[in-house]
Amino acid sequence: MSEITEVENPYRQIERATVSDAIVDQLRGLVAQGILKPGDRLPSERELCKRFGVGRTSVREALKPLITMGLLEGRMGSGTFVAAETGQFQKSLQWGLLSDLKSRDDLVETRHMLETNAAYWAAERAGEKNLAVIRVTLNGMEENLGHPPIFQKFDTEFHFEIARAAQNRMLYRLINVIRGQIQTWIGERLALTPDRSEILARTSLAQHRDIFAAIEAKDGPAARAAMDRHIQTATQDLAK
Amino acid sequence: MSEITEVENPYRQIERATVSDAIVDQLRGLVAQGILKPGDRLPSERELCKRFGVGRTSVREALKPLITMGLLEGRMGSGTFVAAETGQFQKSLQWGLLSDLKSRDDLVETRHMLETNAAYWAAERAGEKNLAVIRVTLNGMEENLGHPPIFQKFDTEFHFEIARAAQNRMLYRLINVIRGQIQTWIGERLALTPDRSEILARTSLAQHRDIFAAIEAKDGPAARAAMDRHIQTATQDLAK
DNA sequence: TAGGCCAGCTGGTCAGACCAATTTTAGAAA
DNA sequence: TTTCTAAAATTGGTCTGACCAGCTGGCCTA
Repeated sequence: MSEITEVENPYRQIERATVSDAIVDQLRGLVAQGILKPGDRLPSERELCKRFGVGRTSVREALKPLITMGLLEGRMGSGTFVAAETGQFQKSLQWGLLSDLKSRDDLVETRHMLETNAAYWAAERAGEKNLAVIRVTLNGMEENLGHPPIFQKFDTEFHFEIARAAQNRMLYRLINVIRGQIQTWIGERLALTPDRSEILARTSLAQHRDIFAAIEAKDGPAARAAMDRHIQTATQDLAK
Repeated sequence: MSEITEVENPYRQIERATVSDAIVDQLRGLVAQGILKPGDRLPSERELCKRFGVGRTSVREALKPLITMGLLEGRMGSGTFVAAETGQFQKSLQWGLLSDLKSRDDLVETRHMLETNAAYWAAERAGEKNLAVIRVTLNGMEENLGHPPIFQKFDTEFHFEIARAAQNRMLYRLINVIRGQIQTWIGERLALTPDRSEILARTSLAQHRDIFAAIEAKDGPAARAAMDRHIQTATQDLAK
């Protein structure tokens, strides 16, 4: 009976196997299309049940994966919200990439590759706006040579902004994830040797300036080389 | 009032907020530790309820995200299984990386970066076993110059094996995901111009040989350069 | 022995209830 | 009237028990 329709449209979308998966797709689409924006509150679960015409189990089983992956955020007693843009889908990346974080070397190596390339592309593509932000982070570092936590914050921002300036969203996300993981080690390191932290910071700042100079000069290879030196130094410091 | 306890043990592990999240962690751990191997069947949901001492809702809400991410696989009427190694966690990466696949350029660019570096490291680290597998794929390509689908299969294997030879799991995973996405375009491309496909295949094979020669010679920079040329050619072909 | 059928598993869904965190509201105190 | 507080309503989190729809395996028939 339905064969006729199928002939009319042989590529007819197959029916979703499960109800909850169908809901997942719908919700994901709503977020992707911007109908649901970060921070928005979804209708309550009971309300969604009525709208979708399904049981609460199905609604919850659809929400659960989206929450686990970081697209949504459930707040007990308050509601379910679309997660803030920051870190959106970061979790799912972490799940995939860091599921067995057995190898620090892999992480460090991958980071090196990603960031040197980011520096190269940043030099090729950075806009005046990007450069301005990077300048701010440099100043921030300079003014906080003696305050490791704050220094580190500007340090991180510096690298994020370069990743952003590279204008490659995928690269940006990857760097975010890996840097987030490495960040903790850096913190531990600085805490271990507070006396040497200012020396390390000065070296670090000088290298950051080199990187920025190359990017400002739109010299891709030089930026890559400068970033290469910087990360090698940083990695060696961490390894001790 | 709780300050005192916090002082006593500031690093105290916080309690899992929700029951289902705790179960997710446990199951993830079991898989990560290899206690649950790919293909294994989990106890039935009812059984898990008893073992964990929780309701079926919690068990199901824990399984659901793991299934959505591709770590587990639910077969109605049969049971829940640990997904095959292939594609494990691939889904979660795809969710994170390709959630907005707006930019093919990002994908191509990132692929270029990943694969050139993989070639470099493969040259530095490939074992005799890796080289042997790569040889097989080269032979497979040569024998199937006139059979695009089969040729493409060996082509893909060639690149996967190089990624494997690079001995960096994270890099390997990333290449897998991105290549999977690009694969479809390659197929379309070959289908579009079947007459030229053999010419393209010959060029491709020659470049693959160059890459392999450099890897065999343990010449990292040469391998990177050869891969660079290859991907540039391939990208240009795809772009037409 | 070969084939088919049925009972018993399993995951998928639903409904209703209760808990705990949160928000809202209504009332009491100023 | 304004402000503070406590109760009520709302919301996500969990449990229970029930039913459906595939799958499995063994039993029974031909």
